[in-house]
Amino acid sequence: MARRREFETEQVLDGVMREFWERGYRATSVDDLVRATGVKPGSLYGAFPGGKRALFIGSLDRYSKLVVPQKLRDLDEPGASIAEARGYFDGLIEDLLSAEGRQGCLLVNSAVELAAHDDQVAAVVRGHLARLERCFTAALRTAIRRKELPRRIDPVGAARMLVATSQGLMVVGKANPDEEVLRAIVDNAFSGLH
Amino acid sequence: MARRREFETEQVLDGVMREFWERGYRATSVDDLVRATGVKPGSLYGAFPGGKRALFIGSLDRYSKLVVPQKLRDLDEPGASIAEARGYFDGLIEDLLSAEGRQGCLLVNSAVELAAHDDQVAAVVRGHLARLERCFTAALRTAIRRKELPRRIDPVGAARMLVATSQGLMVVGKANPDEEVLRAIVDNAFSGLH
DNA sequence: ACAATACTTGAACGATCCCTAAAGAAAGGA
DNA sequence: TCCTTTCTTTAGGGATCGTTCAAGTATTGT
Repeated sequence: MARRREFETEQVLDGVMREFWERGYRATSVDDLVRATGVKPGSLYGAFPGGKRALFIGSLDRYSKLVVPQKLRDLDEPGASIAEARGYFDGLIEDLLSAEGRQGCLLVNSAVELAAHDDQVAAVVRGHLARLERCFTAALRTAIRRKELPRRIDPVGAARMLVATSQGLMVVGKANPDEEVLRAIVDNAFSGLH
Repeated sequence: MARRREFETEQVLDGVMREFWERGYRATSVDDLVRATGVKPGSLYGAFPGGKRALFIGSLDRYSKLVVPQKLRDLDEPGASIAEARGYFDGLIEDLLSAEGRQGCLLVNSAVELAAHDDQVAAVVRGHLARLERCFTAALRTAIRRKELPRRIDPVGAARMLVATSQGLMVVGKANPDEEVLRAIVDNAFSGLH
C-alpha cells in the first residue's frame, strides 16, 4: 500500500529520552533530538504527533517502564527485604558517581523542573513515587516479619522517609558527587531503622 | 555630573529572583524579567552587566543571603538543638503546602536544572548544602550534649542525612504536596535518631 | 507497469530568544 | 545657562525556537 517507516519508534524514543534525561526539557531543542536520533523534523512530527511535549511525555513513560524496573529489579522481588532496599541505594550512589549517571533520575529532574506548573508531569512523577513507596513498604514488612527490623517500625512511614531520602540523595549527588557524603546519607537513614 | 538611576538594584534583583524561583532559569525569559521589574532591557543590561546569566547568579547569591537566613533563623542560633532542627522541617512543610511555596527552594531547583552542566551554579549549591550541614551538625551536637539524643549518634553523618531529607522533602512536595506524606517523611527521619 | 499511499527530506514559517545600538531625558558641574 | 555624563526608552538585530509544508522517494496492491 505505501512506503514503510525507516526507523524503529521505540529506538528513536530511547534516544529522545536520553537527551531529555541529560539536559532537561527546556534545555533540549528539537534540533538536539534530530541530531541525536538522525530522524528529520518532518518524520519526527509524523511519528510522534504532539511534537516536543508529546516526545517528552513519551520519554517519561518509557523511562518508567524501562529504566526504573531495571533499577528496582532486586527490590521488586517478592522476597526483597532490607538488604535489597540498601542495594537500591547502593546502585543510586554508584550511578551518581559515574560519568554517565551525573544526570540523576529523569523523573526527579522532571518533578523539579516542571511538576509545579504541569499537572500531567506531576501525575507521572506521583505514580513513580507511589511505586517506590510500595516497593519499600513491602521490603520493610518482610524485614519486620523476618525480625531483621523491630516491630515498632511503621513500614509505610519509613518507606516514605526512604523515598524522600532517595530523592534527596540525587539532588545532593548532582551538586556534590562525593562518595563519603552520599554513603553517610544512606548509612544514617538506615541506621535509624534499627 | 549625570542622571541618577531611577530604581533600586536590590529591589529589582528581588523581583528577578522571584521570577527565577517561580519558573526556573531557562523557562524565564528576559521579557519576563522586564515585565516583573518594570525595568526596560537597556536599563537592565546597564545595571547588571553579564545579562540573563549574571542576573541568575546574582539571584542565587541574594537568595542565599536573604531567604535562606530567614528560614534558618532559629536553627542558626548558638543554642539550637533538635527542636529547632525539627522546626526547620516544619517550616519547609508549611511552605510546600502553601500556594506561594509550591516552587520549593531556588537552590534545589537550580541544582537539579543546572548543577550537572554548570560548575558555578554547582559551587553555589554546594555552599548552601555545606551551610545546612553545619547548622544541623551543631544542633545535633547540642542535643547530644544535653542528652536529648544518645551519644552513639554521629552528628556529621546524621546531619548529612537530614540535609538529604530536606532536599528530598522538596522534591516530593513539588509532585505531591500532601501533608500526611510530608509529615511521615520528617517524623521517620527524626524518629531514627532516638 | 501504474496508481495510491505513506514515508523522508529540506526549506522555511512566524514567534520568541537574548542582547545592543541609537536617540531622548534628566541631573550635576562649570 | 549650557555642557557633560549617565540614565531611560525604543526599536530592532541576529540567532534559535517549535512547527509545518511542499516536493521527492519508496513501497504496496492491482
